[in-house]
Amino acid sequence: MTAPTPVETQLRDAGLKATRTRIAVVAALRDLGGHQTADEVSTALAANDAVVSRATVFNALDDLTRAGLVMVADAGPGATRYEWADRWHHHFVCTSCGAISDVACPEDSPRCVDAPGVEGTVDDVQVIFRGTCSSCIGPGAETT
Amino acid sequence: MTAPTPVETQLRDAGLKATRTRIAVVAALRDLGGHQTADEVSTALAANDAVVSRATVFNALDDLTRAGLVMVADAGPGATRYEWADRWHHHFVCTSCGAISDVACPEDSPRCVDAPGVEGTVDDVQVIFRGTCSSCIGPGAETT
DNA sequence: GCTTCACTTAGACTATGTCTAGTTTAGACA
DNA sequence: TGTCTAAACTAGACATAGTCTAAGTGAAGC
Repeated sequence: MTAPTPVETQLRDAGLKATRTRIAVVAALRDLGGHQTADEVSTALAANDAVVSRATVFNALDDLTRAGLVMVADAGPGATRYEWADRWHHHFVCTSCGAISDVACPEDSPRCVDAPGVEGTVDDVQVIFRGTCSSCIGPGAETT
Repeated sequence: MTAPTPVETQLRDAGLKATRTRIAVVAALRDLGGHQTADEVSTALAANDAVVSRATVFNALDDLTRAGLVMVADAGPGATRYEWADRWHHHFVCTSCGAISDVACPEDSPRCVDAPGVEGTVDDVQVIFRGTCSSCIGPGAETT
């Protein structure tokens, strides 16, 4: 018997079972890095001999998000993108090429921006910066 | 011949034709208020005897967004929500009931939050506050 | 070892958004 | 005012994302 990994501990702390699938999903997101769709996660799992059904991937990502192990990277319409919740940060979306990059959160905290006049409790704040990334501005920029 | 409305002027300024459909879409969003899906806009147009195809609604909303007449209210997965771009603001999403409400932007500007370390140009910043709204906190709260 | 219940599965289903080719129309210009 | 052209609109097929359901599986508590 080996000691539980931090992922297993965090899952149990969130009242969830530390199943093979969930651990594999976290590992896949950590290994892949960046911002992956549910479909990309599913493909990565399959490549690691851990074939899981679509519904299970969605369920697992949803559970892991609530457990704080996975972050949703909102980038507008299209497939929802997930990433390993290493540290709290925001996102920059290039409106030209669609690339998503991380933007460091100065306070590394889900409550980094003040919410004036919100009637309710704020759990976290996601900031999305939209614009044109340096590679699209530079010479040979895509003009889609 | 009547003088062009502000909507018509803004469309032409953006290099777009001021068609009946586009004007009707803006009017529908303004009249409905709040955050509407493409489907809801389509239904509202149909109710006003302005039946348009789904593709046209998506095209029109896309064009109007680029013209600055319509704002996209990102609220995570699900249908994209649009609203009349009255003034720049952010959004509060209740994770319990899914309601979206506007949060005044202190600076009323698309560049209200600093983007530290972004490699590129930032055109606008959208802040999404997530939490529980007052009606879900209070007695008789929904527990969906 | 037994029991319970959360988790997983397959796949049908719904919702959302895109694409294409032909038709219509707004707006420029003579 | 009439004509022309490119942009906009249409219908509907298609693609993709996400949800739902019912039955099977297995982890964890007793």
